[in-house]
Amino acid sequence: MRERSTRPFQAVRDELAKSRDFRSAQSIHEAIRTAGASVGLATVYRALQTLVDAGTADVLRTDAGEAVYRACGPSHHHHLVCRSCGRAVEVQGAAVETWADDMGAQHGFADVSHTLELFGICSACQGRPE
Amino acid sequence: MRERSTRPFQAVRDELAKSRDFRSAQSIHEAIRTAGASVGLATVYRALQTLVDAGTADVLRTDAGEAVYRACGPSHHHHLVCRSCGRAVEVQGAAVETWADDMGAQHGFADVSHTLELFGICSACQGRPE
DNA sequence: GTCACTGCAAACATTTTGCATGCTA
DNA sequence: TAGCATGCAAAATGTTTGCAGTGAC
Repeated sequence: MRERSTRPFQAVRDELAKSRDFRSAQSIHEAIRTAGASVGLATVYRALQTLVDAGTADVLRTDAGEAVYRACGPSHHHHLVCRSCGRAVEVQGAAVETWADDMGAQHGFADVSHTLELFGICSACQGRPE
Repeated sequence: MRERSTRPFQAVRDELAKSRDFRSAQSIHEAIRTAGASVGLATVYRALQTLVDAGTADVLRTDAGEAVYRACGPSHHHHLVCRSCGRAVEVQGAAVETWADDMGAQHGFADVSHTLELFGICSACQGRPE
């Protein structure tokens, strides 16, 4: 695999790194275009997929079935996401990891993994309408 | 809202109740048709949506972005799902609920909810290829 | 010069919606 | 009979893929 030093690929990476929030592929595409660069939507999807495969980005699905992405380290963690502004905080919880393993063992399940996301209203958004 | 005593609606409800596993809308539709009844796919989606709104069914998204449904009680719980056969077990964990609340409080988030699913290989599927 | 990356457009899969008809109460 | 539920088909949405052209090394 050649180094991803191309402009479109970096544009996606930069756009993702620019904010700590979960972004949809479409909004990233739009942001890059608005910034003046011309990038294909397919390229955005391909770049995001590459980043996810590399462990550089996290992906999760909204209730609407839309995939949203966020620049993240490769270590295991979860997110606390603001329902209002989209701000996301990385959180870790050994208790949950242990609990998940226990549940698996208790029910005879092997190779247990889990998905976990928290949603709430962040302090900046509380008391603010919308 | 009038009683949902129509045949198509009950067919969906029954099909969902028939197994304790997560099923896609399409597979439910197919199952009902195979069973001899003629039901529209749109109706299956509408019925499932109704069940979810009523709190009678749980819905979650697969990595592929497909929505899967399962008959469930209205009380708060999570699922331990077999990656191989799809069997699902309801699990509860007060520790996790507490942890989630703590995390929210710690980061100044209000009204914290969470999504959590466990995936593994159930005892019946272990040691069995595929 | 080679070959991966890009961009466009078409293909795809899933889910939703419009509307005429059928069935329930 | 009145009105919601159904079924079909078309539309909408989000994502992936085929292929020819471009750019990096």
